[in-house]
Amino acid sequence: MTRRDAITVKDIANMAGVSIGTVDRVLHERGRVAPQTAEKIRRIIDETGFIPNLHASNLAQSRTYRIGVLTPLAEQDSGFWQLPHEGMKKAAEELKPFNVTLLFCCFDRFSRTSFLEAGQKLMLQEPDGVLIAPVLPEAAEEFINSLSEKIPVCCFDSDLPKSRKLAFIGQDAYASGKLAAKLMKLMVPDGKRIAVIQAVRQDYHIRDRIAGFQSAFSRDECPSVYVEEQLEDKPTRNKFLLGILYQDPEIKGIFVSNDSSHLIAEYLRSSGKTGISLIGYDLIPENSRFLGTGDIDFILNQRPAEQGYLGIQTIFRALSGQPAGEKHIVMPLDILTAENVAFYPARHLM
Amino acid sequence: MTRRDAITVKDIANMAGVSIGTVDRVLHERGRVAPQTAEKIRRIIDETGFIPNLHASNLAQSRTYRIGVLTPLAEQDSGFWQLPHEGMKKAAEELKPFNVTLLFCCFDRFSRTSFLEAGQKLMLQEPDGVLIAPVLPEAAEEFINSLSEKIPVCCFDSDLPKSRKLAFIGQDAYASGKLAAKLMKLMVPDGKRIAVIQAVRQDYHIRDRIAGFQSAFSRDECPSVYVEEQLEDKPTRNKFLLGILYQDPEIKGIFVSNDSSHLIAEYLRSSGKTGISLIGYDLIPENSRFLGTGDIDFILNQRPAEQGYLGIQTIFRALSGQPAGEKHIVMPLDILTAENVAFYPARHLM
DNA sequence: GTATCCTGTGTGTACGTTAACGCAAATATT
DNA sequence: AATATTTGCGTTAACGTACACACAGGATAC
Repeated sequence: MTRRDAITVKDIANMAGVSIGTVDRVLHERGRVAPQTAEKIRRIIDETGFIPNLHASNLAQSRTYRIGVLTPLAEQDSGFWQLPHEGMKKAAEELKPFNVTLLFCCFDRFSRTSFLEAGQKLMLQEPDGVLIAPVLPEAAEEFINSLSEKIPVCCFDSDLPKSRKLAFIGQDAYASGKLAAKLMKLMVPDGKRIAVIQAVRQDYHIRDRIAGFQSAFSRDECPSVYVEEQLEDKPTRNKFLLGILYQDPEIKGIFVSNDSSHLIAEYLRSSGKTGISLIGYDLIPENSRFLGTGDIDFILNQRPAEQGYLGIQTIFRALSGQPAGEKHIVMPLDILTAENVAFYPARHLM
Repeated sequence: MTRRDAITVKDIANMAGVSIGTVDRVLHERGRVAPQTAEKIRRIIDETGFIPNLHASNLAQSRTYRIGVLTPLAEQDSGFWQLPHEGMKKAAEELKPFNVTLLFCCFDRFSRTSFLEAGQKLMLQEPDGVLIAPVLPEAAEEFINSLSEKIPVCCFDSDLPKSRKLAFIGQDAYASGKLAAKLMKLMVPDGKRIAVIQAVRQDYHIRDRIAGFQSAFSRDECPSVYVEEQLEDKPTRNKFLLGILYQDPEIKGIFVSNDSSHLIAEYLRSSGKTGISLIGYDLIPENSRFLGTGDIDFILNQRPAEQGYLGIQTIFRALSGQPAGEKHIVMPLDILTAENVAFYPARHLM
């Protein structure tokens, strides 16, 4: 509770035999300082380990930070995108003293036009940084390239390896598939069959999940992949699943490579099929429910709320001149099941 | 990047027709304000939703926060206590602009005297708040009671239900036991036997874990509990485990109710026993290693680093006058296995 | 040779809050 | 009744940084 006595610009100025104005100009690289003077000041700053007082700086500047967010519409993917949004809002809440404002711009994840429109709309609001879920890789890449170099960009959920960016925040999709395979093998007796369901075609990390899953099996027992992009449509879904299970009655495990496992669970339950183990992704409310009832055995979670939270924090750090962290922030692969799902509330960010 | 125009004490003062000094006195309940005036100011603050500028406040005060930390010695429990320490340091790092200093005081977890000594030593340094791991419940309770009411206290790891405290940060031990049972049942064939190992006698949450584990079994298949407090000692350990496995060769699963599973894994490996599934607690380096080699099947993690992090944050929030959060901060029950352990670095706090 | 521009530097005010201090008026003490 | 204390309120100097402005001296232009 006592006073502290940290070093200040004034101290630096005294040591260098100049005024605080000159030190300030060096600190902010605003020019108008003689090269030798600047060098001397920089040396002293280095030696003393001087760090400008955050509060004084903020008080004097009272600048605002506008961070743009580009994600699919909140209601798409069974409401999945609400989860990262929650995390972003929490970050914004914590950063309130720093005047951080979020500019949410959502797009239809199946429409390139919609994405580009959202991007344009966002840029009209002049964001200082952008956080983006590049589910439409090419369009997102194009968008990032069109941005000024000064605007920091962060990707989350899926990566954009070739684009300029501060960091990618997400899970290791391949490893998550391997993990799913391990759990599946625990549940499905030897000799029985396993099916993989792919509900999205283009997404890279969906493919990685499937590749990881299959990598855990030998060639002759490798599970088949069934693709159906219209799972949301009930008649289509029923026909699709009936077809799979009729064709191969030995299937005792289903791996769903995205958030749609609740749709499969609902089918299995309503059609009275039992004894089929089910593993899926993403703790959206519907999946959470079916975990509780035991219709889904495991859900792998990629901490979407945390991804959103970290995305905002990372961009803020860059904007406020703090040193950049890692280029790839890897999310743990959380295993969710009936017995622990209650302890993973969406808002649990820490 | 524009200026903002938040409401200030000056605005409040103008609206109330008083000076900023009076408003400040009301804000800090420093007295010397006429009751009606104070009431009026409070009303206006409420109506306008005024929040004092954090930075200005901090700049003017530049106070320091000293937070005391009481935990067992870092090297005890196979180095477990280093993990919460890491989290605390990370929190301190983030709170550096607020002049937060940590005062670590460690004690021997088996010695009441040692604990009381550590407590006294801590109090000599006049901490503003205390974070404590009450592994010695009675002594800890006594210590907390001896503290001034003004000093906020937080418990983590295990709880102290009867003591005054800001919050308890920890997992639901009973639920974690149930979860372990579910995983164990997946691995151990029906009809085979399971053993429970208890390495610590006094700790409440160890008992809860065991109770939770047993609750998942019917009376006649309920696993037996074997107690041995000297597991660290190799000859004792070997004799103990040999005894168990000799006496009951049908044991195909072992549930270790604390961080000692690596000791069991080492025995099983060195004695050539295979086909015995192993579940334990806490991601200390040794356990992490045996997870990787497949000698331990699952580790349940209680996010110790995060507990430390949240403990410091919680106390800081109280000290800096921010509203208190929940009384019980529940940690998720993370399931760790060979396939995902790499993504749970100790420092992964978010 | 004067007018204009640039360079390098110092000065001063603002940011919003805190808390010490000052000073009347009201109240208590003797 | 005189003196001491308390109450209620205003004033003001920090806290450390940012940045606009002032200003002297040198370079450049005409």
